Amino acid sequence: MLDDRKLAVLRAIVEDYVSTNEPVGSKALADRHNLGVSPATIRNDMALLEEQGYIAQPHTSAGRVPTDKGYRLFVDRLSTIKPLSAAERRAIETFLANAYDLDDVVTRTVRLLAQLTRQVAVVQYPSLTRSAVRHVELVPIGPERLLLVIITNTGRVEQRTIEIPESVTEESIAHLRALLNAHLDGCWLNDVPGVVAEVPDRLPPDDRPLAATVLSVLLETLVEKHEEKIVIAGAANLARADLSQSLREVLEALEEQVVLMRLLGEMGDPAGLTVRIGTENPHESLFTTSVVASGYGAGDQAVARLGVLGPTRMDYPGTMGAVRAVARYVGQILAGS
Amino acid sequence: MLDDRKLAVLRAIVEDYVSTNEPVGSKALADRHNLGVSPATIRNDMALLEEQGYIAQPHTSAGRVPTDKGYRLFVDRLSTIKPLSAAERRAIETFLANAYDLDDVVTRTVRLLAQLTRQVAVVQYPSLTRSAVRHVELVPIGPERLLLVIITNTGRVEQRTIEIPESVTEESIAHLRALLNAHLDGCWLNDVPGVVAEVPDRLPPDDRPLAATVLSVLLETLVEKHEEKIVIAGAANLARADLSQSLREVLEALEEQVVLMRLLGEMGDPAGLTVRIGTENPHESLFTTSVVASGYGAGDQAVARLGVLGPTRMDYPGTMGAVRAVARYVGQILAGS
DNA sequence: GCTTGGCACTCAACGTTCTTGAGTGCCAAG
DNA sequence: CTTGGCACTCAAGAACGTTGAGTGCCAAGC
Repeated sequence: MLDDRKLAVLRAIVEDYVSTNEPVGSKALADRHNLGVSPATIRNDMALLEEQGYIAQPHTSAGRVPTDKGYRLFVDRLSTIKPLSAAERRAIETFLANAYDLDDVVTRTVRLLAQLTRQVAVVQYPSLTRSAVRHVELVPIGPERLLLVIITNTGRVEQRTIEIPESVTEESIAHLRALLNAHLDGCWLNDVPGVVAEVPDRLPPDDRPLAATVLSVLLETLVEKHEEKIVIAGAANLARADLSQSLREVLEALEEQVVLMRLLGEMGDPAGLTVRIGTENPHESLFTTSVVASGYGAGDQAVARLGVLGPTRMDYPGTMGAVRAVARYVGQILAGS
Repeated sequence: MLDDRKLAVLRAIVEDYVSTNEPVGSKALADRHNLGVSPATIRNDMALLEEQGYIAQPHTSAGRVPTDKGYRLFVDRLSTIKPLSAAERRAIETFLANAYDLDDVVTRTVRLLAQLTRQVAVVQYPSLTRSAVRHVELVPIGPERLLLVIITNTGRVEQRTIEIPESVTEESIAHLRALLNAHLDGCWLNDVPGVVAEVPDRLPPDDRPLAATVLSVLLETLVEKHEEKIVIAGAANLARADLSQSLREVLEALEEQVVLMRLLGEMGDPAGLTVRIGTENPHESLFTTSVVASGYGAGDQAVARLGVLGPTRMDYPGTMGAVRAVARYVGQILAGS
């Protein structure tokens, strides 16, 4: 159906359009890529590619522009992920290696990605469920308030305040703290609900109401309130890439946590690279944008996702290379801490 | 120099220009505001206002537009801060009251401000220096790693990982933890350096290297690494207000922590409202924008700042009202926790 | 049967010209 | 000091023509 030359033409169109941002015509193609055939032949091929929906003309007597379907074919079959240069790799390494904190790792990662790809970067915090409890702390911060702090082995720290009756003694709190740590230390977050259920029985009856309150908040924090945090950077890059849709719509979409979650969350292969092009996106405001995302995490299991968002007219091979490289390095950093 | 009528004309020009975004002419002014004089008279006044630099014409045969100096006069002498409607107050209250976390308070505040003012909101985390230590925790999270968690009375939680020699025992850590808490509990952050200096002397000599490491990180975290966190929201609102300068520059400036810090940090009156108009801003990219900011904090002492940024052509009375109201409510929330 | 040069055709982009009308400054009269 | 009158200016928009990149089709060539 599509012989090699037609695929080569499609590839050339995508590459030229991405770099010039202007519809590409048959003559320009023949000049810039040595396809070994004349413009007239290319025109015939282009007519066919258009008929099949891979490219389109903005108007008669203009050059061709790839469609979402065209980009899809390009990404799937016509391009190879471009590895980063040695210099870029080194830059990533040193930039990330100096992070001293989970927060810091995430912040640096998102900035790095934005700078590297010159697009909007999105990084999700490592998810809670795949990690284990390292420590639970209860700190009184006032007569009727308790601060619950949960520390996980991925270095994440969760905190919540809890309202308690004034009558609760320091002792009761210490008791509960010790018991919680004894039971939960090293416990996978998935298993926490089961383990925690037994705790109240081991306490003197007077302390059980307190335990119930604390445990419910704890469960809420770890399990239900799964509200994964997501950070973005490089929004300014959107302004450069003039999207056909109003920039505002895209910015608005990016400010909604829910949209961001779906953006990263619903991508297919959890470990490898996923690319979502134009109308493949879950939200209408993002129909003129593409997303390149990847899972990342300590060791080999993916614990969260990161990626970049840009105009559908983006440098896929380069972007995919950058995203993949950053995901790997962040994984290494996380595994090391 | 400027009689009452001329001031009234300036006020009318600012109001009209803000609401229409078009240069305002003498006839339109006479129609919409009943100033009791004819367009010709207004023209004379306008000529004078222009001569003094309060207004300008984009080109001959166009209406007048306020200059930065004009806005300044308007803000200082011609406008009164517009209080929020009862409904708006209630909305703020309920929206903020449901926050369960310092993070949550800040996040909700910044979103609220952005929505209320339809502009870009900026909120600085409550500063460390004005708060007191509530608790210090040391948690081993691996053979050669320690997690230092500092909890303050404003509910802020700081964390850092520390590399330690493998030889350190659980006991030494427990010792140090106890000592730190004994000395630092309730200690104002300003006083921490002095207090902390005495700690090593009270430990057995073997534990002093560990103590030194931990203390240096602790000091760094609290004092030197003053890196206040700032969050922003409502960047999409910038796209609506068409700034004469490229939107991109402004977005870029807003992504730089340093610029944001200066934006809020260098404002005059720490407690009250501050307005910075156009070229009064510290960064060239923000010369077409204005900032309305206020200090906020638990009780009466300001611990941090918040504000909004928008085009110089903004509704100052309304924005100032919203910023003031939000600052007050956040203060109440913080004082209550 | 594919490829190619030739050729007529299309149409967005751009430049030119003209018109319109909001807005101004100035002046002389009230 | 205020006001109506008046000539003047100039951005914005409409109308029109020109240009040129790009197309589709066809008949000739390999």
